[in-house]
Amino acid sequence: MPVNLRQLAKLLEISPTTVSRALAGYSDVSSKTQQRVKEAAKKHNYHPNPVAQRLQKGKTETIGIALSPGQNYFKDTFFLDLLAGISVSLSKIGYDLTIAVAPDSSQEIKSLQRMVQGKRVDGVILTMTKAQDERISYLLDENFPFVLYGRTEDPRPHAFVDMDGELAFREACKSLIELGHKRIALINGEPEYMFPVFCLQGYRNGLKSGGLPFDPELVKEWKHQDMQLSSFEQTLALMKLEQPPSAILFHTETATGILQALQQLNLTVGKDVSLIGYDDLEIAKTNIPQLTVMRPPGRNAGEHLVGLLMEAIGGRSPEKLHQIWQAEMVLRQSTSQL
Amino acid sequence: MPVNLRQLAKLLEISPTTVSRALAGYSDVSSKTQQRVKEAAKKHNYHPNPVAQRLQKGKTETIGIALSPGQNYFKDTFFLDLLAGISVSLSKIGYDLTIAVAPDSSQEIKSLQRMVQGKRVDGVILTMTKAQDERISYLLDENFPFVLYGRTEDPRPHAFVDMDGELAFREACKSLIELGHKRIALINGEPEYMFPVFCLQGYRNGLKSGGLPFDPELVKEWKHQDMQLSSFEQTLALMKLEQPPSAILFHTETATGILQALQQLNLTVGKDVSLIGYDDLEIAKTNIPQLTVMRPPGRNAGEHLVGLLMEAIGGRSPEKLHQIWQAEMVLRQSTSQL
DNA sequence: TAAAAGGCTCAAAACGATTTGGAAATATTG
DNA sequence: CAATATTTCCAAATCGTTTTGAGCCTTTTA
Repeated sequence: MPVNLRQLAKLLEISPTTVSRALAGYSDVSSKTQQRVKEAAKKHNYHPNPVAQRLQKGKTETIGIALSPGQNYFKDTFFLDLLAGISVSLSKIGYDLTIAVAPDSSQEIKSLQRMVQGKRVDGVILTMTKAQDERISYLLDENFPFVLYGRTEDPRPHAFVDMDGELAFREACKSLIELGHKRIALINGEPEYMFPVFCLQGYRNGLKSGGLPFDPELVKEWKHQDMQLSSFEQTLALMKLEQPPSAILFHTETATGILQALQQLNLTVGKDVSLIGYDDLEIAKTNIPQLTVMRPPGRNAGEHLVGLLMEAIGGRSPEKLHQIWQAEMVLRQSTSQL
Repeated sequence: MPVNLRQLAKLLEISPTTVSRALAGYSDVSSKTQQRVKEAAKKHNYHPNPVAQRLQKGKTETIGIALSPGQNYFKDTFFLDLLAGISVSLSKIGYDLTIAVAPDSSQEIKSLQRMVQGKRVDGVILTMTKAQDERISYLLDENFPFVLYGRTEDPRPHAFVDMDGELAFREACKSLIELGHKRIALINGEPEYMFPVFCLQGYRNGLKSGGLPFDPELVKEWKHQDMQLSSFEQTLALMKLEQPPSAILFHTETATGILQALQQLNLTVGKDVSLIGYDDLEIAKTNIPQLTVMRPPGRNAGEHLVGLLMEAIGGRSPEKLHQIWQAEMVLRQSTSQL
């Protein structure tokens, strides 16, 4: 049933070469022949076999994305949106997306190697980047094309797209100071990952520019393992301090835990405690009261990642393959004058 | 740098045939030669090129999973767990997983066709199945191997894994009746999808076996589009009925919306209203009070999907490739005697 | 009108593996 | 020892494309 190139050529009484070139639209095939070939292809439902094309072209026309199940990507629809953007952009240029999920984080490197050494993909997309990230060192060592969604401390040039967490938390902090808050807390992610590192920086810079001291007591971290539970506990701990904060900066992913803690303590959000989250997830809009947040741009990150990766694969030097995006504040009801 | 079969053969002064067969462990290669070849392969970091293997074998050794971003897969870590299971099981047998996300649900069929007609995959996994599902009819028409995570109304035999939603909701309903509840509501998903259809059935059967009448007023549906918001509104609507329910059955994914609605009405969960959710998501454990739920078995669905799909690809008749899994009740604090 | 220039087309050689069908060397049997 | 069986290896074909390098007609140019 599935016709191949040779058979199609035989049907048309023409050489396979010409069929191939006609389909590819080469100018040295007469337009009459092109027409004829294209019609026949459609009629016989001919689709070139991608595997054969890949072998001949020496490219897999596939890119890989490496995940690890230990990590909580899956808050809200964020990650599916990302995946969708990547997949759609790739299919536009005839590429496939293969995903490799490591059974646990210790195997991350192995599942990456399977793709890279095994020549299963032409390039790789990495998310949830760490400050020290062995996946990234591996790819750099191998000189294999990749792009990060996030940043890392490795100084060797490489492509990435990231949010400006420093700016977002600095701005959020400043706006709370303008509202008169003096004790501002931060409930942050694990500093093993790069993003929380920037967020902490922004927080500290915000405090400094507002003339407030940095108090380590006011910075708490949740575990990726059990996000909600640990943010719940950290919030309780914060509010039981001798001098509890009047405002909290946090990552909206952990909203459930934080809100529950405040509720349990009978503290009213937006009155007793001001809240600013990073990222405009659904809960920020459905919660009562709605949450003030820093909203990253709606631009499709997937599309940009694919764009940069293709340039990297094309051999473009990665020095310039950088994008850092800024969030803007969305004022809702969880913040108020002190 | 990357060595291929011919080069390795030349290095060993042996034919490519023998190298290939040695690596594959054929018995007509002396064990001494096998040893020598395998060592050399390791030493020179030889990995057979999967693209070439696929061409020769006439298989892509790849399976596809089709997604649509309009759908809310991404509650809790459920979907990543599924993907992880699939990916890991596949890599064990040397297969790749490619995912195709359609830009919107109207394009679902196209992105499926790209995989199927384009011979990009050997088989397909489908989730979020509908009662009438054009993706499924397409695959059946094309006689292309696939497995469903969920069910459909198409009577032609096919492989699937599914939860027993009927049983779960029937049992949940019965247990509420035993607690003395007379007005039990159901906040269900859209009946376009197959799972909610079974849930409704179970609910009705539960009522019937407990001798309670079925009151259509007590059944509400949320939209997949804005789950939390619509379940929030449906809960409000329910509780404002002349005879409001004293208990609600729901899908735990929508817990946030429902809990918020109850809170706004100053109703205490587990006292004023009893709640049983389907699925044991994180929120069921972190919420105060903790939620009584129906918990599906922790078995790795991904692994089973892959197993069934491989049988289907192998040509095994799909009549027997079925699995229906049962949930069990986890009693917590959101249910009480009326 | 001969030479040069274009236009079209194709045969053959890749791409990197596996499989088929022998063949040579060795071992076993009668 | 001849005949037969067993081991161990390999040359060549194959999977379905694309690309290379020529070749044959026409047409244009000098």
